[in-house]
Amino acid sequence: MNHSPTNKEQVNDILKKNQLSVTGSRKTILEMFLSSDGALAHADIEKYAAEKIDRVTVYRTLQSFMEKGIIHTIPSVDNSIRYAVCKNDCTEGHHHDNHVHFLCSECSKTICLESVVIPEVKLPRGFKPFERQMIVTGVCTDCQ
Amino acid sequence: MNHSPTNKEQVNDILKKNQLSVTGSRKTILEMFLSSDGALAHADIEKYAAEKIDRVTVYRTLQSFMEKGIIHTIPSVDNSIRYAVCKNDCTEGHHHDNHVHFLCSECSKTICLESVVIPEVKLPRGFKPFERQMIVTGVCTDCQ
DNA sequence: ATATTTAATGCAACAAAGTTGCAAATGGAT
DNA sequence: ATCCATTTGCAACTTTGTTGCATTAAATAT
Repeated sequence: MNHSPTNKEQVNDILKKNQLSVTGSRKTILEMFLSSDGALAHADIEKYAAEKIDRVTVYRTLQSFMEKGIIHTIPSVDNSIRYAVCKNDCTEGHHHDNHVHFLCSECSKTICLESVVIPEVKLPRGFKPFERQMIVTGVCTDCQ
Repeated sequence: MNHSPTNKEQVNDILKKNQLSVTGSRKTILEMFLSSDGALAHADIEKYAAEKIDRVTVYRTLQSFMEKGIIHTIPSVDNSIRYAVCKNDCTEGHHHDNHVHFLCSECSKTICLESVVIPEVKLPRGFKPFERQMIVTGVCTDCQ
């Protein structure tokens, strides 16, 4: 987690660009996402911002970030939703997230591999694809 | 949901093969999986078997089926774990699940596309892949 | 700068999902 | 039929997520 000055500037831009009022909690949470090297679960945010941001606010902030397309969810095999910032052109509503997600089994970080595009697959007759998600589990760069 | 006589026979075999005692709840739940055309969430099982099987028993049954490799989890974007029977050679512990999962946005069923193998992807330097998961969202055969 | 309006926050109370310990019931073996 | 091991159901609990409402803070207009 690295709080560079650039992030603080970005935070304001992103919020305003999405017509969200710039509040303390939103800044804190968005900064977390920008400075994090992996995806974040609700619990991560609560823990980090302990005694600062109410549980309910975290839920509502994540929800509005989702609606605006600032963050996206990453599928998981366990029961925890993880979120990451959208680095592509995610407009409100329609959201493209065509990159592979990597889940490290050592540090259990989830990393967006922006450069790795999910390959297309040929489906059996009658199945009309709309969106595809891919998670690769393994060992990440830091954990080798 | 279609309870063919074949399923009832299979249920016994599968349980015994995995050294699990053949109990009422296990039979009911395993039958559900065999006769279901899609994956099942914990809630589905509870609802279907309402007033028959205790919540806790459902949790524990799913857990032991997982450990034995009888069922596997399917990644999801929302917060619900879904399970499906392993039709491949899933041995205890190590579990291979190399097929694509299809999630219908109409009926929200999750279907194992056993015939569609998840393609390999080339990862950036330093990432060692171990397992991959793929979910395709769209419209299924029944919902066209 | 200050007042006004609008939206976001925190609190409380609740609902849902998942976990744990333990006594009673059931299955498998003798 | 009897015994032992396992499984089940119940109760109590923790964790996670939701909703309504009064308070507070941010954005806009004055």
